[in-house]
Amino acid sequence: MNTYMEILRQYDLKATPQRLAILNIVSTSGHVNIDELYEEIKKQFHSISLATIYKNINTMTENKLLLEVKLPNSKSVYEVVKSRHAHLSCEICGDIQDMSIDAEKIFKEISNEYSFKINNTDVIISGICKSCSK
Amino acid sequence: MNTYMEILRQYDLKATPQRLAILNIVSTSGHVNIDELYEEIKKQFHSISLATIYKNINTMTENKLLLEVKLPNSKSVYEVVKSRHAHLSCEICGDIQDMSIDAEKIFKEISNEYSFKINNTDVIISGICKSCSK
DNA sequence: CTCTGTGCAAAGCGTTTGCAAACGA
DNA sequence: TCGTTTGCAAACGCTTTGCACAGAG
Repeated sequence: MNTYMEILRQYDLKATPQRLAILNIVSTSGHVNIDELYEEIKKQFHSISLATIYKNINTMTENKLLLEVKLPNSKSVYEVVKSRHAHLSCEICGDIQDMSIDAEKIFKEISNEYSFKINNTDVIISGICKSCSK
Repeated sequence: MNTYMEILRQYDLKATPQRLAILNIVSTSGHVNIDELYEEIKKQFHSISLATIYKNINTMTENKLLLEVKLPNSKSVYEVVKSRHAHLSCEICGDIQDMSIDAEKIFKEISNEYSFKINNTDVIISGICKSCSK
C-alpha cells in the first residue's frame, strides 16, 4: 500500500499539502462533489482557493488518479480510482454506494455481438436505498 | 403511433413549430447535443434563440419526453425517451449506439442483495466501435 | 536553485431569467 | 381572447486563466 505522497510523485505531481488533503477527503468520503470538497478542505486550509481545487481535480482526473462520476439530476462527484464497479445512487438521501459488478460475462457478449472493444463502463443505478425505503 | 403534435398536447405543451422541429431532429439523429441541435434547427428557423432550445429541452426533459445522456469526456446528448437500453459510446468517432439491455436478472439480484429499489439505470459503455477498429 | 503549484482577481462560457411581443388553442 | 411560448438582452454561476508569490524537490 503506497502513500498518497508516493503515488503523487509517481505521476510527477508535487505532493503539496493541498493535494494530500484533497486525496484524503475524497478517499474517506468515498464520493464528493466540488462544493463539499471545498467546504471540507477549508477547515484545514482557511485560505485555499476554489481555483486550486479545480486545477488539482483536473490534473488528478487526467492522470486517472481520480474519477469523475456524472450523476443524473445532480452534480458530478469524484472518487479515487479503484477497480471497476457500479454505483447505486439514492434519489432520496443522495447517498452513493459502490457495488461490485459481475457483468464481465455480459460485456464479453457485447464485445462479440456488437464488435465493440470495451475500454470503460459507467453504470449508475438510481432508486431508493435500504434505509430510505424503511 | 402518435404524432409529436398529439404527444405534446398530451403533456399540456403547445405544439409550436420550434418544438416539433426539436423533436424531429432529436428523433432522426438519435442522439444530439445542444450545439448540434441549435445548428440543425437554425436551418429551419433562422432567428431561433438558444434560450428557446434550452427552455424546450428542459421542459421536455422534465416531462420525460426527452432523456439527457451524460457522457464521460463530452457534452450531454438528448434522445427521445424509449424503453430501457444502454449506450455504446465510441471514443474515436463519437458515435453513440443504442444497445438492448438484458440485465433484468442482474438488476433483480441487486434489488435483493442491496435492498435497493431500482427506478432507473444509466449504462454507458465506452470503447471503440466496429468501424473504427478496422 | 528551478520549476511547479497556490491564491487572487478577472475573464470565459454555457445556461437561465425577465420581459415585451407573437402565437397556439 | 387568454395563457403559453418565443426571442432578445442581461444576469448568473460554475470553471478556467493569467500572473506574482510561495513552496516542493
